[in-house]
Amino acid sequence: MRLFRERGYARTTMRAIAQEAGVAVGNAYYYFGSKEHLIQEFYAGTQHEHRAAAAPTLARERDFAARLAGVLHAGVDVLTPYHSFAATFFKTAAEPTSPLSPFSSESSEPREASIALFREVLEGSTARVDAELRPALPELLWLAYMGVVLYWVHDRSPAQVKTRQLIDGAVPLVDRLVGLSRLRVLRPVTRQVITLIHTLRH
Amino acid sequence: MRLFRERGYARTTMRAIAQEAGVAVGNAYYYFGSKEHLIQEFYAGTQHEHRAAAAPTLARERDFAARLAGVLHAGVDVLTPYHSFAATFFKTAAEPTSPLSPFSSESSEPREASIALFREVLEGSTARVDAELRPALPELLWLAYMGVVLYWVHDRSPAQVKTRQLIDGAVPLVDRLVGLSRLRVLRPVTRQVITLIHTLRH
DNA sequence: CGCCCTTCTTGAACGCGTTCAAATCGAGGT
DNA sequence: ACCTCGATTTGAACGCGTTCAAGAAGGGCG
Repeated sequence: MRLFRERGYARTTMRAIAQEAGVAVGNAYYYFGSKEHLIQEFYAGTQHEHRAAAAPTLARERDFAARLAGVLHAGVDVLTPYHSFAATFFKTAAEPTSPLSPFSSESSEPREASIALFREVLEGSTARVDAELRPALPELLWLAYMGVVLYWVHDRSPAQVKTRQLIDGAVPLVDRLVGLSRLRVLRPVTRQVITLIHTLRH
Repeated sequence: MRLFRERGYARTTMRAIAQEAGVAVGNAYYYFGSKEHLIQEFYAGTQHEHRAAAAPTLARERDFAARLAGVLHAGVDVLTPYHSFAATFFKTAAEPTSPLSPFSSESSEPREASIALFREVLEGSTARVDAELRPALPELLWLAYMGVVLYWVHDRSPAQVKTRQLIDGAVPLVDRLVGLSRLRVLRPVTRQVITLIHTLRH
């Protein structure tokens, strides 16, 4: 039954999944509460793969921008084989009540894991960040990643090359903004961003 | 049949809609290509309402922040009666191939209309904006609005008061960023943002 | 008037995700 | 060997969005 999951991903219906596994439809539901749980497993899998795929870059690079780019590109690398799958996945995740929604309480563990990855980007880097912003930055980076994924899902260019370009364009911008966050002129902005993050949280 | 649409909104199934209107299910499909088209009509309706609800503020205020806050709050005002409906709507809109997706080519007209509203926020205001950023700013403001709507959909606080707080927190931040955009130190940032917007577009 | 065409209406049926009562299987105990 | 219990399996059925062949009604033309 372990193989049940891997084989199912290429299919889109529970009936096809059940048929592929040589069982009845009801049996598929016995092992997985729903199709959504199947997708959830898939999601958790890609999270782990993302961390693994990002590890070489994180071990090698100290520069914040390089680390961030590495992690973002790794994320897209991991997701790419499933692009044809993405629309379905995204639609499911978009349900505000879905445990798959990036913003749901059920997703807090995967979300925290993802945010932790971005925390690692930051902590292993030489970036100098405003002291107040620093704890909030991983979450902001995660939100940026969510934006990238959103774009990726909609990206119809060959091999989602546009998403790659977006990353390559966004990383230097984020890098620069992070660098500027300690600037005296921008301290009120930094403060406001932090306040906003707190609003978002509670 | 004109009333068909209004009555249908409170229901969630085509069967209930058809029953409510005293016709057969197939007949509902005769008049509307799909449930999605029904939702599309609803969406177009809220767009018009948004513009109307924002008009007093736009007529009265010259201050950029006040105008922006007025438009954002008006948007939430218009959507509020439908919050119980929002999850369904949002899930439909999240389908990348859906004509309802804010990012789809089919939605270009409603999107342009919405962006035009934010352009009006800008043009009727006293804000001084970087000359290069100015043409791109309405779209950025629209994206911010999309973020607010995203938050609103997920907001379970009473009367979505959290979303109101988010707006009240975000507006001064946007205002300040817009004001800073002409700063010499930030010109590279401004340039990068504009480049990024172009990446997003093509 | 009859025929043809267009428009509108119907309801059974399709595939989807899901449910659940009934049946089967296997292990342990007497 | 039989019984009990828990685990596993089954497939019909449910509601959902949607489709579509067939039927009904109305209008125009010969």
